[in-house]
Amino acid sequence: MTNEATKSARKSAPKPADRRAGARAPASSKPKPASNRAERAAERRGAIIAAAMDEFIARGFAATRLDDIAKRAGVAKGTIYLHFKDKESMFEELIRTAIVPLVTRLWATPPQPGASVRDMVEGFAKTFIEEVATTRRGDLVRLIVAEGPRFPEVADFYYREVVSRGLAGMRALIELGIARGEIQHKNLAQFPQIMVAPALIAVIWQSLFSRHAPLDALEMFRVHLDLIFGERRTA
Amino acid sequence: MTNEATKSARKSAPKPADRRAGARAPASSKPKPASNRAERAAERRGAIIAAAMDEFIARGFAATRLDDIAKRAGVAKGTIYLHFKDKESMFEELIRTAIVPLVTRLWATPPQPGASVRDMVEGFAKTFIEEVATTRRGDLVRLIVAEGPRFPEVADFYYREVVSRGLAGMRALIELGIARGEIQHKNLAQFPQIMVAPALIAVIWQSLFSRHAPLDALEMFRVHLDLIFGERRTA
DNA sequence: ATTAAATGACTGACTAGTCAGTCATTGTCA
DNA sequence: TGACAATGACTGACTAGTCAGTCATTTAAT
Repeated sequence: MTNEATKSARKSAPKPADRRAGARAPASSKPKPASNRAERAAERRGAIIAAAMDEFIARGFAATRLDDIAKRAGVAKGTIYLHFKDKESMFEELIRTAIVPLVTRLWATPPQPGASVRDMVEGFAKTFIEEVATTRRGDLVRLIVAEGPRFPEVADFYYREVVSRGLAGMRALIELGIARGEIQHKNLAQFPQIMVAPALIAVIWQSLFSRHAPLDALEMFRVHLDLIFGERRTA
Repeated sequence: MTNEATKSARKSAPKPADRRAGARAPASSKPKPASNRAERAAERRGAIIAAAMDEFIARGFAATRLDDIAKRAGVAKGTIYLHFKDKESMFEELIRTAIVPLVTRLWATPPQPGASVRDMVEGFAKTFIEEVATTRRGDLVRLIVAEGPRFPEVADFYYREVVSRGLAGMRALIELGIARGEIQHKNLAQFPQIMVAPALIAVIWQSLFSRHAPLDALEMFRVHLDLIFGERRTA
């Protein structure tokens, strides 16, 4: 076997010294030393999730190496397997745990009773563009689009938790707008996707083409809203 | 335990060799019409491209195996390397050669002089939805969205050849519509993306969610056009 | 016969997942 | 309180593959 040669060559300086106490004391960048065992474990789990997130977004599922995730998380590879069954279920769980706060954040818009439907939708879009489209969360959406077909469970989850609910909410808003006379196009309630379409365009544009041509996503969305609600007073 | 997606895919063993070649040879019941050297080579190259297309779409770049492409193309693995430098440049060239006819096909709309701008856009959308969104070409678009960030050259090419030209053409059409009085919203010319947005939504929906909820993309697009051009006479 | 095209067994670099061992923390008893 | 045992989180070398790319050999067109 060539293992012997490879083995020794692979890692020449393991530097076993600063494992536990060593790693804890000098790492004052962490606000929490956390000498409690369970706390530290949870902290590590969080570090793994964050690292995995970055790696998966940057490389996609198949091209991501667990060694890299471990390195980025500051953890040994074996530790990953204390928290996740395997690479695939780590990916799925990752998406799930990332989606929930994203959706929560998005639906946490203060439902001002006096506001017009247009203002509500615009506020929503503003939040989405600022908090999702122009941040790493947007890459998460792109990641789901990219890997969805190969991870039906992820696509299902995303449909149930985000798409289905989001469209239902948007439909309700559209119907409110129609009832109030703000929206003339009654057929729009059949396709809430139309309301959301420019937001998704913004996400994709951001990842792929913003280098070539920056896109003012919010202004684009406002023009889109003009189509639906009619021209603004203040242009 | 290995990756489930990879594994299940691995099972589907393509049968005898001339799967693709047979499909390519147009007007003959003969499996092997070409005895000319250059012709056969070109045929093989085409088979490799078609097979690679299918595999890359189904699995993404990193998870696709050259062995599978070779098997599907009815060719030995070494043959691939007679036509392409390596996996990566094969992918890039593949996208390039697939995009060109796709764009050509799309811009080959007969520019009827008497038609309204709305009819032109609608005809365009109809072609797009029938020929791209609901076919394998749509998956190609999704593939570019998925792999674009990891293949800047592909993203660049796509921007130059498709996005940039497409938006310019669409902008011209919008300006024509404004000049003719068909379109009231002058700001729309700033964001031709809005015009196209539902078409992209349709492509993504098709790949990810059509199992859960089918989407009548053409009707959606018509409703979208109602927003831009005003309500249709015949609802 | 000559030579380009095609083949597929082979190589070696790479990686998901394992597991025997380590050691900081926690629990227990005197 | 101090000593010692039990725990289990953590480690990383290791195994068992996988797969891109090569090349000596075979096939077949000219």
